[in-house]
Amino acid sequence: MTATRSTRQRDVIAQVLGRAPGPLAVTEIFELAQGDLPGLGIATVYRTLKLLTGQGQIHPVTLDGETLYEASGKGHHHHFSCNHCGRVFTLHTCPVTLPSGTVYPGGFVVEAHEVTLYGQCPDCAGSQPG
Amino acid sequence: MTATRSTRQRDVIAQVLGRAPGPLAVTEIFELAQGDLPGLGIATVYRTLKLLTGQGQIHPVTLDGETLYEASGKGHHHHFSCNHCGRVFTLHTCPVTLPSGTVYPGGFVVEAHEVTLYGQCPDCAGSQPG
DNA sequence: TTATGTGCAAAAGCTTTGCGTTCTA
DNA sequence: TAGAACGCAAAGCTTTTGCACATAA
Repeated sequence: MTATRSTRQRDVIAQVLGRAPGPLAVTEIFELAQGDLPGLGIATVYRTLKLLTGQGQIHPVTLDGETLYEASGKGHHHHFSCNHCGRVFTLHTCPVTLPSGTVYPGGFVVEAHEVTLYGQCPDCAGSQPG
Repeated sequence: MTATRSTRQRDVIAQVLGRAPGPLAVTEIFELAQGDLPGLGIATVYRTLKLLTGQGQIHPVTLDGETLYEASGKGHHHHFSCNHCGRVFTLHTCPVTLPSGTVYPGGFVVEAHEVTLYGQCPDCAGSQPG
């Protein structure tokens, strides 16, 4: 079978995602991880992201055409993308109630949902009102 | 200034998007448009999609890591992605009520929202129940 | 006519893969 | 010490750009 080893690279990448306030782009993960582990290669980042995704430890989120990654196991949540600074935040409240099995008009059986809100994050809303 | 001409290529691409039941991938647009206009080049498709997007006639939707395009002006709507056949449909009902200006816990000012539902489309729900 | 738009092919980005070396277990 | 994982560089894709020719106005 396939043995999966624990390496410094994997730990660092998992930690970077674990302490992020929201999903991160591959480039961001790469740069942050290099801060903890100079010499890290981008190929390792891609390989590790794929591995961790396969293991369910993290998962991809596509926003505005970019693929971001975030740690799993943070419960049901959604995202807020700031139209001003571009940062993406994790929201722990959910604006919809759609139990699995809900049947939508037209006969669409809902199993899951994804919501993204766009607007001004607290920082941007405070500094440039109006 | 910049004059924008009407060409057969642009008409065909706009028509393809206009009659689609949901957003399409660049490759799909390319193939469908070639059916109407053999010889069409992929570069023209990309250029036209960018042009139409800039004009607001169409807009990109990113789903499952892929960038799809759909015609604008179809009113407020969302998408349903079938977990079985992979097709994406347009839904004309909205499961959330978030007037622009709604302030979310944490101080996030909501200006817009995007919802994607995942599950079984009518065709797939009917043919393989359980 | 003229300069916008097109197709082709080269270039540019991003992601994956091959391979010799390093390091976990 | 065996083979999983790494870093580097080459290869693959998708998207963009350069250019000469075609075409809308």
